[in-house]
Amino acid sequence: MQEMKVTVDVVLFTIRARALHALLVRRGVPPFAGQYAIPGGFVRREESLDEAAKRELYEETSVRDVYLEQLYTFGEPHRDPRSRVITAAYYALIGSERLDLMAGADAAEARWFPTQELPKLAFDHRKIVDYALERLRNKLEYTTVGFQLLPEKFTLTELQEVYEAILGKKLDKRNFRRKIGLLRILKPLRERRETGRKPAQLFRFAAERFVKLKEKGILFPF
Amino acid sequence: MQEMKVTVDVVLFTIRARALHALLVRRGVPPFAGQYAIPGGFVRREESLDEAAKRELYEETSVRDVYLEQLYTFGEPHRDPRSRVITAAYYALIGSERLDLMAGADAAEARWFPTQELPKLAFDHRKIVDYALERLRNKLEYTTVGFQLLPEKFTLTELQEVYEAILGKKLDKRNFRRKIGLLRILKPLRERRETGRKPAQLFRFAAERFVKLKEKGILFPF
DNA sequence: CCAAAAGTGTTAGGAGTACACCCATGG
DNA sequence: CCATGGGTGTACTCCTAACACTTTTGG
Repeated sequence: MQEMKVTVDVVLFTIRARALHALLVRRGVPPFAGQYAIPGGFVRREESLDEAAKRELYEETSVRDVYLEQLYTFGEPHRDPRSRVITAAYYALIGSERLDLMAGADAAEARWFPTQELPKLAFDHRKIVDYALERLRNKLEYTTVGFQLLPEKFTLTELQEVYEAILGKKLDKRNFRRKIGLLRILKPLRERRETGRKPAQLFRFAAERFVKLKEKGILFPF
Repeated sequence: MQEMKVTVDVVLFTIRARALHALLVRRGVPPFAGQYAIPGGFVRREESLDEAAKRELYEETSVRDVYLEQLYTFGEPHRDPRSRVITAAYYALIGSERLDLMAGADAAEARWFPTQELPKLAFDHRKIVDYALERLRNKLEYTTVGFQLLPEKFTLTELQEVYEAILGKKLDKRNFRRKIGLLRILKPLRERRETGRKPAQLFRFAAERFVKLKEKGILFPF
């Protein structure tokens, strides 16, 4: 019944250059000094775990209002060599258009790494990132988390690229569009993206409709 | 960075009389004295969260070797009126044939309640049970957790009753049997259950095959 | 011979997958 | 007029869901 230290750690994902990236910060102090770790810190006495995760993310990346979800709680006795630390791990998603918000970041050495090329991580953080990747891949197929990685306005090709980056495989363009269309969760805008070539139709996520879909058990079958 | 109390709480499920039941213990001391709660207790310094969950379950129900899975971690600042307590919630499944093991239970006032008729629960335990029910329903459809609620040898009707109890709806007998058959995860035994009427074929779960199925992404489509 | 649960196939509709060409634009 | 990415439809297969009767046994 002894008390223990409790932290939250957050795996922040985004899409850059058509690849899924995770944000890592370089540790300045032992243990694991010089190694990369996922952002996180101690839970305060008067805040919930969710609040702590939001606060830590804001303090270390100056990012707010992201999709945030609790992942799993890791509590092996010696996962931190200094003392017993229980960590509630979270993952978060941010649209690539909001990356510039990172400018004022507190943590001097924060960097995006492609999830395919992660460096050696401190503590058991590799396990946490792997778990987050697995959860993200699963949730992509039956929820709308994918939209959290896009700006408010996006093209169908951009949406497909999010799915391809996370699932790690090419999808058929026509099948992808038909299935998304059947879900009726996208609202076409009166705008097009001027991109050098043929302009592409822009859409936004129409979340209102999704509630009804969930009740009917209609999902994302990729 | 202050330290906090950390507990594990476990929702133990079983099937009785074709209905899903949860095990609750009556609290003898304040707060919430006299009310029912789910079994749980403090995590010790040198044990992992999983180990703590197994130990608490054993101490309060004298049950071992059950299916056990971490659910979610609840950490609202005032969920325990006495002090800050973080709880890693688990759920566990036990086959109905092992209920007699409960005889030597430590907790004097442990009782099974149908999940449809739960009493008022202490702390935020109602939220925990609801979350466990949701997880169980979801996992039933794409994993083999359902078998954990059955004895080693069971009939197809018994298996179907597990699915019906948890999903809360009747399933078509022929469709159910065809789908289970296609998965090829059941081994028919050279035994039948003599049950007064026409004897039913007994099966056991052939877990070996399931590994391969998971790799292929073949699931339980009910 | 009656009651009770076990066991068994077919059909129609919907979803998934594979696949190739034309279109609009800027340079 | 060419290069680039945007946009579109069909055919086949497979899974799902709906549906009713016969069999075996004990009493």
